Amino acid sequence: MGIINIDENISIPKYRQIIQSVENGLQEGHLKKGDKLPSVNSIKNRFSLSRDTVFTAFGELKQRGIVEAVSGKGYYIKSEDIRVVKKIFLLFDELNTFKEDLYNSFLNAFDSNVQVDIYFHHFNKSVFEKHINDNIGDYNYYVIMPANLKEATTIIRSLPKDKVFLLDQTNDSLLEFASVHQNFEDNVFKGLNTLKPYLAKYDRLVFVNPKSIQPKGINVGFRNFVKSSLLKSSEILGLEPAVPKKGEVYFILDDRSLIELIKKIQNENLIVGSEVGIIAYNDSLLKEIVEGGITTISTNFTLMGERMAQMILNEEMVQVENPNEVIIRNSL
Amino acid sequence: MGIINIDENISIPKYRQIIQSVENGLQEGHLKKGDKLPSVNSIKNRFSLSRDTVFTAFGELKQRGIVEAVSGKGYYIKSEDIRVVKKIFLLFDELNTFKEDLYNSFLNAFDSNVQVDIYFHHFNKSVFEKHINDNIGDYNYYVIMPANLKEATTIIRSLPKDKVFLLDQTNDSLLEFASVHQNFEDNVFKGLNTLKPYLAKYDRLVFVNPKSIQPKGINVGFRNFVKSSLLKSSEILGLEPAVPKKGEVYFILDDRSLIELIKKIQNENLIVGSEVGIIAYNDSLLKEIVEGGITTISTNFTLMGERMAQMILNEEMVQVENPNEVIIRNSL
DNA sequence: TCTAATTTGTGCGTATGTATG
DNA sequence: GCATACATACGCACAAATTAG
Repeated sequence: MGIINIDENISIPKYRQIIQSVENGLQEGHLKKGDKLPSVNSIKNRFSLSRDTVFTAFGELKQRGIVEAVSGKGYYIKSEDIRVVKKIFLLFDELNTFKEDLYNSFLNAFDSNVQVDIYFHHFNKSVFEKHINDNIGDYNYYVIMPANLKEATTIIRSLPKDKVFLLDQTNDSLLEFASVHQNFEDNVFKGLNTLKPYLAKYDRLVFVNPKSIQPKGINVGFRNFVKSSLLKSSEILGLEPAVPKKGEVYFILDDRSLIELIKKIQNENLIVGSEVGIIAYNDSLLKEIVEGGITTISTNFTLMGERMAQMILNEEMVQVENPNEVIIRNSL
Repeated sequence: MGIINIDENISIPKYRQIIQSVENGLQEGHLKKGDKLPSVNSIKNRFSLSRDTVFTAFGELKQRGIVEAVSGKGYYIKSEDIRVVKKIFLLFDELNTFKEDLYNSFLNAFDSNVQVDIYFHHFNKSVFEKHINDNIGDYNYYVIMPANLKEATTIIRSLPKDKVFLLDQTNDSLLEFASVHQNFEDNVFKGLNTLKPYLAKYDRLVFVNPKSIQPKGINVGFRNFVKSSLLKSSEILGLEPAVPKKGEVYFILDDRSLIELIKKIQNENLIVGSEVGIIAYNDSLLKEIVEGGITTISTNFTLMGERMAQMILNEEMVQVENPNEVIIRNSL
């Protein structure tokens, strides 16, 4: 396989394919400054093109300063410094507050010749599949939140493995792909263990888990902790029927439920941090000050975005657990 | 029998038959992503049609994202998913908390055969321009946040006027386009006026306006109110140097600054709602409960999304001011 | 030094296809 | 239905620089 490569049948114009071939050669180091490119005629003959087609391509490369033409001799690489816009495909599950830090820190890690396009699958298998299928071959890197979609693995396998990076969640069938993910089970288990001394004053741990779309590792971690700690516990799907009672400590996942819970606690004239406890998953702005601060078990989303960007820039194909933090505040 | 098939005698319009032919080809697997369609001219000649007839068909397929037009080459299959019948281009300024309600309520108003693609311009003119130029002709509707970009008007004018809907902000040079927008000047002025009785106990109104990217109507509204109310006031760009003092009431725009302010107030051992007042722009979850509730002047983003969706579904080309709300809570 | 082969550079014509009005 | 513009691709002719025999 030579430097130049052309496929007759695809939608990309031939002269563009020649340009891309040279760009690729430079990016992968096969071409260096001073190297001679194949002659116009040889390219023309090899791929049965018109001379003009090759000239259009070399002309653009010349105009961009990448290539230098020496009359009677040939074309030579003049500069290895090419400005190719890299495109990144970013597939999120849903838009919510946590994504803000993650997205912004990811974006800020790149300079202006990187283009990031964002898509959302809303935990819907066919939307997930469509976004991926429609964009195969259009991007340099694919950053994907598989969430807890069962069919994710087979769909993702249709992408080039060395261009795929998983975000936030991964699972046993996705181990072949690079990732920056949370270890939910471990985070919850260890997080709750860290908080164990603070839990002594409460006599029941209540887990509010409203959405089936939450990573199941959270449930597993919670149950493991309960088993090992011998604490009395219960799990509820929603808060509507619940009435907070003295001695209860709540482990809660989303902000909407948190607000509901706090309102209910206020209605019952109970005091957060002494009579009723709160532990929230995922740190966010509001937890810093609500009720004097809410204790959180949380991954650092800013770090997650930065680490992912770094992995892409260095093409590190590894699985990384994103660091987890327990922030102890007034609510326990 | 080729891919395209037309029967002169049946009642289905010819351009529809072309579309159906492609849909059939995809459904039966004869057509795959990347395949080239017969050229417009060849179809025209083979079935003695007008070029326009073929264009109408290919144009619809292009807007639905099924087909991609490559200038000088031909039409190629881009997506095998024929369920999508309408595509909406959604250009936001930045991803933040407020966009969550707006985006979700907008999305929920459509059924599953409508595809909404979201883009962000980050208040950057060239990013704004690129997203629009790259997607001309690819969508049925264009929903755009022009924010306060001066050059927005000329860029948007390259889109078909009857397919453009502006979101959140508009201005005098954009009056030709349909919109659901805030009247920032009015909202702030009237909002502060509504709150006037509560301001009597404070002796200075402090406006914290950290970002130059904020709509300037907010500043104008604030200044007009100050002029008419004869209140003592000051404007600061950031909170860092500020030390809250008894008798001050703060008008604050973003959540990050709000949290900072509350921490400073707590440091000074001042009581929110009596010694120091807070008014925030834009209501959000955290304002419901922080410090017993923060008074807000805010538009209803859920309504904004619903109204925009409704305008698109009915193709109402009108300018609508989104309703504004003043929510009085403990902080005044 | 001459010559033939190779290569870039330039100009013009033609065909096909998309894009716009 | 028609006209016009623009992009891609191919073919041919001729000029000028370089290199090798």
